Amino acid sequence: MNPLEQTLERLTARAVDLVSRAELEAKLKQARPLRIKYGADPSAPDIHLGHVVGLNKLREFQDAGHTVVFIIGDFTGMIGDPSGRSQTRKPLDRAQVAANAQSYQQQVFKVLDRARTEVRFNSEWFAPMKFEEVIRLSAHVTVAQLLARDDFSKRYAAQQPISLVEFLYPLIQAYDSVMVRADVELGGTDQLFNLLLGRELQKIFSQEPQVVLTLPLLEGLDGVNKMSKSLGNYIGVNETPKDIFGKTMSVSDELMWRYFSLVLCLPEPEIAALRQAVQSGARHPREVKDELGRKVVAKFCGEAAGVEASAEFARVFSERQVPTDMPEVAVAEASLGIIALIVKAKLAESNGEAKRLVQQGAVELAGQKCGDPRAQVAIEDGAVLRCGKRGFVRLRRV
RNA sequence: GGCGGGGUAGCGAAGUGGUCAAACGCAUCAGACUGUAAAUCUGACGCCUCACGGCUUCGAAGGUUCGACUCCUUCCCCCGCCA
Repeated sequence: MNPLEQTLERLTARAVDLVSRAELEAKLKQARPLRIKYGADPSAPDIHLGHVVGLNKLREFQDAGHTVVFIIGDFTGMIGDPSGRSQTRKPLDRAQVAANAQSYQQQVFKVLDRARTEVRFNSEWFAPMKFEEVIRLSAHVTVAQLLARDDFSKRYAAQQPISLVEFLYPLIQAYDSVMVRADVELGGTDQLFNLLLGRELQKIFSQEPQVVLTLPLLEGLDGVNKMSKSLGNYIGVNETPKDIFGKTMSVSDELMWRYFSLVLCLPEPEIAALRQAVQSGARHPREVKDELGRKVVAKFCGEAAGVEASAEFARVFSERQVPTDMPEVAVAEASLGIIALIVKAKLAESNGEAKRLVQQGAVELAGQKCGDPRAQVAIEDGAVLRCGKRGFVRLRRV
């Protein structure tokens, strides 16, 4: 393989759709930094591993010398966007958008190379746009074209609502491509239609159409749905090492290979080898997943944090010992009902819930199991109250 | 403007006068087991109460009734179709 082929190979790894390989090759041959576009929605400022799938790919482009154009959709964010899930995203005000954009960048640069990233806000071109121009722009797209998009046609057929804003949205995104003169645009497979529309619009504006590359959608912690904030099945890059590790360990054995591939970018042959090792019994799945967890933590928080999170996890869950760090709760009383104590420690939201935990045998105080909801317990300074697998609190007499 | 459908617990969704704090599924939580916050199994899952029991919930407000999520009135909101 010559160097160009190698690059092409690397840049298209893990891709689902590629339109088109020949065009990408031609662009790479131009031997200039290509402009790789990536759009972000500032209404949900938590970057999670689902986003990382795309960010990883962007980083690979950067490492090959190309420029990432990171577009923050502040303009659209302020309008609000009814998403495909028929949930309406709330419009944000200026200050929120600015704060979210800031937070976005802080997180994104855990993966991207800042020096090769151009950050743009789409209000730059949309805010001054006249309505007349909007109409002109929309004249380039037909309803039939839009209905070709899978989720639109399904919803239309099912007599589900589709707002006009949603129809406009692909157009808005496509126009971004025109404005930044994108050479390549990346997105999840669910973005294919929008990305392709970018090509159409660029042609209308006499630009060379962008290459479109889609990546798989990473399944979230439930193992079924794609990782998303609204479903709460995500691992955020800004979470603590402890949580990143713990959540990674809760990924099912079956799914963990996807994480090796899409989050860690481990090459396919290596994944196959790991899989084989597990299948043959040479390696234990728990141990392999532990390695995954360490590496995921290391990617966002550093090597040492990964090792530590792993050790802490083993201590708490395998050996059933108390964690090294836990929140402290100040208690003035010399003794309290166990229920009241649990609620005070915020380990349960209501007395009923606390009682249930006690009755289910989930509660331990200073290593002593406590199964009687009526028990009065003495408060000793430094004693550890445990509720279930994950709830720990250290008591402080004051 | 006309016609129709709908608003029930975190979500989805039953329920059409009492046996409804409300089926079922998902999510969540706990226990057992383990290899782990995998898988599987069991249980819990409005609030107060050790408990008996009580209290507040089914878009909102009124009304009918011994009794309403269920019937009536008005209002608010959402959706589709036809104009």
